[in-house]
Amino acid sequence: MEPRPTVVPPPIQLRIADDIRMQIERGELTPGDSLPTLAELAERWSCSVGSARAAIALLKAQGLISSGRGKAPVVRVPPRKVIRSSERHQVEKDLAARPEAERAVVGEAETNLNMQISEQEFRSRYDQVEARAALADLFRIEPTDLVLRRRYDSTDRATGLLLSSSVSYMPVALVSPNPALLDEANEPWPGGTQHQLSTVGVEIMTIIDEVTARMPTTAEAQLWGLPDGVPLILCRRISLDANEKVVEVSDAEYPADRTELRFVTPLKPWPKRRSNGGKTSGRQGGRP
Amino acid sequence: MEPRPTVVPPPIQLRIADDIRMQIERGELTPGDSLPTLAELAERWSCSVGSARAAIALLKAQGLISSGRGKAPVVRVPPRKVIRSSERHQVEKDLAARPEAERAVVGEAETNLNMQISEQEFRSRYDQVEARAALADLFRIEPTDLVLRRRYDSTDRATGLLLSSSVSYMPVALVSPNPALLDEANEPWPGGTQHQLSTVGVEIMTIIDEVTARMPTTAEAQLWGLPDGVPLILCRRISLDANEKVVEVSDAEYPADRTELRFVTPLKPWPKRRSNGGKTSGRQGGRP
DNA sequence: GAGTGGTCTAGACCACTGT
DNA sequence: CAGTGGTCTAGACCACTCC
Repeated sequence: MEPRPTVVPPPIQLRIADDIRMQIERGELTPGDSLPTLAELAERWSCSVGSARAAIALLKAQGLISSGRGKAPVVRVPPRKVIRSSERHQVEKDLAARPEAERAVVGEAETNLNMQISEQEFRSRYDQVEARAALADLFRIEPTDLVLRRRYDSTDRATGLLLSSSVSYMPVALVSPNPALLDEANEPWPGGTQHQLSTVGVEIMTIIDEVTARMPTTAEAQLWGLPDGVPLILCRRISLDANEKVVEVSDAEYPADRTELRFVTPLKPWPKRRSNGGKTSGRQGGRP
Repeated sequence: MEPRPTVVPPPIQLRIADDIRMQIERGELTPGDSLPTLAELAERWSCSVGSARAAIALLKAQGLISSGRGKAPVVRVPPRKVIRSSERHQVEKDLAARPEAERAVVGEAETNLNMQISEQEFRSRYDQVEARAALADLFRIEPTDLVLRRRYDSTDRATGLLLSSSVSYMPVALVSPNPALLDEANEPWPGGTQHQLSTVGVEIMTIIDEVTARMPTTAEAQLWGLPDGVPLILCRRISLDANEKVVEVSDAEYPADRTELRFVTPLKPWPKRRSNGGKTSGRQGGRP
């Protein structure tokens, strides 16, 4: 009944895994190094090969090592991270107000750094679906109202793996004044979504990014070519106009091992009269 | 040599796991439901118990189910997410410019919603350490220069589990004009970091949040009480003054299943003369 | 071909959950 | 107490890598 603090030694798998993890943290094993083979581990710890394998599996699930048939497990080399910055929001807005010639030049391309555009295969698919509860709520429309769904993804021509993937939703009623917006044949649209919306009189004034993460399913891990133990970062972007009305919602996914999202928040200056350039005012309050 | 497209049936573990995952996605199994026992699965798929267990282990690593000794695995119930919004940055800045009486009231407390303050145990530890390469780079100081390291965490008194955890760094040279800032006994400081910095003449004008995610180590999962298959969200916050000088760096971790980070980006309006309220200008460009 | 890890089996023991 | 999943063992077979 009472939570007995019995001193049970942790399972052998954990002890092995922990030992290896500490070797990595201490730098005795560096990225790229090979680990001992399962048989060696089993002998060194006088346990079965199965237990050694379980230890390795744990480290794989934590994203620390990679392994495959025929060769010893390897300390994973963290890939260089691609930075996706929220400053792009303003850049795209500015671009939308420029003349067409300029917009056409600064194409979509740059959204995917680190790789030649010619090595990527882009796809965009448009269709119209019912808003359903969640989206209807955001757009303040009826659940049965139609939204334009635009799915974008690009894959690496060489490997067939996903490089980026996102879905965007806009109420059909909002964009239908310009029928060109409903046709995927017009992709890639020079100037991007913000310019598209400008053609129906919409100016985006605020963008909200909602970020979380989860593990990929087996299928997702395969599509992205994700090693074990790498989470997916989920980012929902909500665009508002001057009246705080939601005009676009977009969901994007990023592999966490090669992605860093960057958000820049400018702060308003303090009111003028408080110059406060002085040295110190000392401790000014605190617990009563 | 040639990549032979042999049609090998996927391993049993994967077929079982996939079947269960699809049942969850179709709604035939809803959060809280119990799964078949290992023995049942083994019989239904005519495989060994070990393979059934491997399937369950995979689903656990994907964060879809929970299991423990003595009872059948259960479809995981996603916890309600705590929203952490970047709008707090401005709120804290405004607060720092208010008189002390006001600052004292609107204490730190609210940073941890969803729980009485009395149920939490706060800890703050200050020390001074060498900047090392990474931080020295950011602060543009020497690697051997000292930085003030402030570690904050709060734990649930009842369960002993971590509720929040962060570390903050500031160059000692920057804050030392006000010695009160070097002493952890002055925590919690009414008005927070932004007010603390104001006492040495620093006004933060820009905050950059860098977000990524990774799987927790075994120890981290235990500290936070994380179930298997839940990533940690990492957020590094860099604060700049009016000269774009880095004045503070802080690293925070959040359990991904309970956390949503929200970033609000206000956009500058288009130049006046372009009213563009009109209907449509049609398709205006595109691929040459 | 020798050695590797991945899959799978069968069975033992233990810790924990329910009734 | 019976039944459950967690740990661990020992061994078979296969796919793959490297020499």
